[in-house]
Amino acid sequence: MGDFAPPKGVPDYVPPRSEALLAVREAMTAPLRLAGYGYLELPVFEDTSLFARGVGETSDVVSKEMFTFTDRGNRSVTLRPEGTVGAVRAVLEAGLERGALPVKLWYAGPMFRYEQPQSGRQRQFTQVGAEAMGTDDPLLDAELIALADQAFRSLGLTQTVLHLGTLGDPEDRADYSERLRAWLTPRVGGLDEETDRRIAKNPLRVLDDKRPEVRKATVDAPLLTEVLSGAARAHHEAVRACLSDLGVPFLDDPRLVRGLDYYRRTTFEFVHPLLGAQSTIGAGGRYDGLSQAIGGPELPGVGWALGVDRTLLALDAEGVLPEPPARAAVFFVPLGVAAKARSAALVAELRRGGVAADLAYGDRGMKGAMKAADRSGASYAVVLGDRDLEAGEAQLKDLRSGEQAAVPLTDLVSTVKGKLL
RNA sequence: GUGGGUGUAGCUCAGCUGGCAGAGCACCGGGUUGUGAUCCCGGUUGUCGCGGGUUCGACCCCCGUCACUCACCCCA
Repeated sequence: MGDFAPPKGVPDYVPPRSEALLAVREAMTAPLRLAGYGYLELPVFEDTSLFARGVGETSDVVSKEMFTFTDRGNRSVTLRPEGTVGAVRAVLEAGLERGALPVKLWYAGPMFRYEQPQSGRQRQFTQVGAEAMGTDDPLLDAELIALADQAFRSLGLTQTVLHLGTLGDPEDRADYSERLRAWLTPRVGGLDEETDRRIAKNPLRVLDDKRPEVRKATVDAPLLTEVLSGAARAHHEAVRACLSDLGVPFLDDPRLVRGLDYYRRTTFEFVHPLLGAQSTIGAGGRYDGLSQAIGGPELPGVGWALGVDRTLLALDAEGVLPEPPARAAVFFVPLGVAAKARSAALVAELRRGGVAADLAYGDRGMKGAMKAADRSGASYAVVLGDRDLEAGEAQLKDLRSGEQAAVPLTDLVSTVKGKLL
């Protein structure tokens, strides 16, 4: 073992789990397509400076978690650690912000962060993302949240909790940071180097510390909502009202902090209580300043990313993993060389007609071939031996009831189709 | 980056005080010369993570190392 293992923190998904992963992706993207979101295919790596400027130099993601390397042309490139920055860049590149607004887009694919792997955290992981740009209408914030909520519900998850918060406008945040810094310094200052650095650079992050002693020391910390400007407050209240109108339950979380620097105003997180340390299965927020941060025009936006791998873990935890799909609807059991050739032809014809069909390979005996039929999940088996070929018929067996009847070979395809379609 | 735990068959794991390498599942075949999912019988799969040490003898004890895993941190 080890000789053929993938790199650290990079998972393989093989059947049947890979089928469940695909089902999760499908469930996440289906609501988006119904809501008019267009598909975005993005590069998996970009110029390093794009992420540095977009995500923020002070964020942990940029400062210590990026897969960065130099290409043969001596350019510094980075495997994308998230999708929003690339999505905004692509929109600006194509000039979509000059067209019909809002621009609503979705994407899906692997993201990369150089972290220590643990449950729910891998170096390569898959996200489905959605972004809406070009308006700061709070209804759009609510719509996106509702679409994520719908995705999780459609998968059968019932225990997911939506946390909703706001980071205010930049002035609110600066104002609040100042206050919080003053409040934190006498209480948790000097605890350790990392905490001191955070108090200095981004005091909001201290509120996210999970260590019990820090938790305890900060329960009474002042809240950002206390200093919210009129406009930001109105936006937040509008989002809350829209969510209620849409029937999406949420939990007000005034301490909700985001790790990426571009967030402002609305922030939210879908948390699953059964997951352990990495329990956020989806998160997002508004990023009205991001476009300008990467050199673009003013362009408000809101979006989210859902963790496909983590959602799969949540399905495990709630015991609602989808059944793997049957690999075939009809399974052929050929006995003899001539019967095998004929079976292969019939299988091909059925497949052309949209029927999932397969057959027993490798000259297996009757018993083994029937076993393979059973395991394929097929509803019907077709037994075809040289004896049947001479009679011009095949034995069609209903694998659930066990009933079996002879069907003329000329009618076999239409008979099978009639039973299945 | 820091700390704890675990490495034995394809998978899940047992292996006593240091004394022949095991079970269940899975897979293949047979019982039924042409019928699965149940049952019975048989069979295949091992560098006990790797390297060294102690010992008459090491899966077991010691040292090192690698991998995996959980947690901190961070985040989807």
